[in-house]
Formats: sequence, structure tokens, C-alpha cells
Amino acid sequence: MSSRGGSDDEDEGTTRKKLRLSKEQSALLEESFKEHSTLNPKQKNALAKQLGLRPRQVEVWFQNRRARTKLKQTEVDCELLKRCYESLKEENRRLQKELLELRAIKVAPPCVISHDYYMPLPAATLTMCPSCERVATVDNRSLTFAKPGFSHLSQSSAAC
DNA sequence: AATGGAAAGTGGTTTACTTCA
DNA sequence: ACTGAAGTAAACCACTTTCCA
Repeated sequence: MSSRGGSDDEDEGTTRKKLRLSKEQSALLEESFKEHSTLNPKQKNALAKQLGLRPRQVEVWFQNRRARTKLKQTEVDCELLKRCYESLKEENRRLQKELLELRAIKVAPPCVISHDYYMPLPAATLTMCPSCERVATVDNRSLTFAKPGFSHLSQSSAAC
């Protein structure tokens, strides 16, 4: 690894001061990064020549730039996951509440149907999808799931 | 004087290539 | 001639250090 340890960085004799890239240099590097986030040796050398920098400096700039991009993306992903978590927490709260209500309905005395007297069934009874183990509400004629996303269940069988 | 951010250093991993038994 | 192991260089990445505004 020839470029390790700055052996090709020797310049101006004694202590090498850290260089701050000019606006023009940064702009050109940014422009180049937009086109391709990695450089082949030919592109790197050409860009270095154009900028008046050492190829190693161009290489380092691209490495740091990729790292910054990744960091930014990670932060965005983190925010997204936070929001997703909050949303799921809220939905879980709501479903737990719904489950309690449905259990209460299930525990209530069964309906009686006599010849001259019809007592309607409760609006829904509780069942569990055996495949995905989600709770579903079922009435006489059709299967009605509490949440969207249960469409994978057919009406004829309460299984996924 | 303290600090954030960017340039540069360091060490580890991967990949492509060469050499040699 | 073919093949697999070993060595090497280059490039990348993650992490860290240095230094300037």
C-alpha cells in the first residue's frame, strides 16, 4: 500500500499544514460526486490534476464524502423508524383496547332464537386467524376483519 | 478557550492479480 | 497445461485524530 502513512504527501519540506479546500475545489468535487460516488484511478488522477490536488487528497475527499452521505441517510432512516415505532405503538394500544371490548362481547350470554321471537346476534363474534393469528370479527354471512390487511382471508374459510 | 466539522491517519477487510509448487 | 495455496498491491470502510474557522 504505497499511499499509506502519507509517503506521497510530502510537500513544502517541514510540517504539512492541513489544507482547507477552496469553494471552487469543493464545488467541483461535489459536482463530480453527483455523477459518480466512486472514482477509478484515471478519473481520480484527472480530477486531481484539474483541481491542483494530490490524487490521495481526492481519494480521501471521496471517502469522507461517502461517509457523510451514509451518516445522513442513517439519520433519516433513524427518524423514519422512530415515527414507525410510534405509529405501531399507537396501533397496538388501540388494538389492545379493541380486544378487551371484543372479549367482553364474547363473554356475554348467547343469543336465543325462538319460533316467534328473534333476538339478533351480537354484531360480531371473535375469532382468530389460525395462520397469522390475527383477531378477526365474524358475523353470520361474512367474515369481517377489524383492520385492513386481512384480505388474504377467504370468506369460506377463516384461514390464511 | 472551546467547539464543530472537514481533512487526514490508521488498521482491518476484500478483491484482483501473480507466482510457484 | 491446469490448479490451488500463498503473497502482494490497491481500494474500500469504520473509526480516530488533527487542526482550522
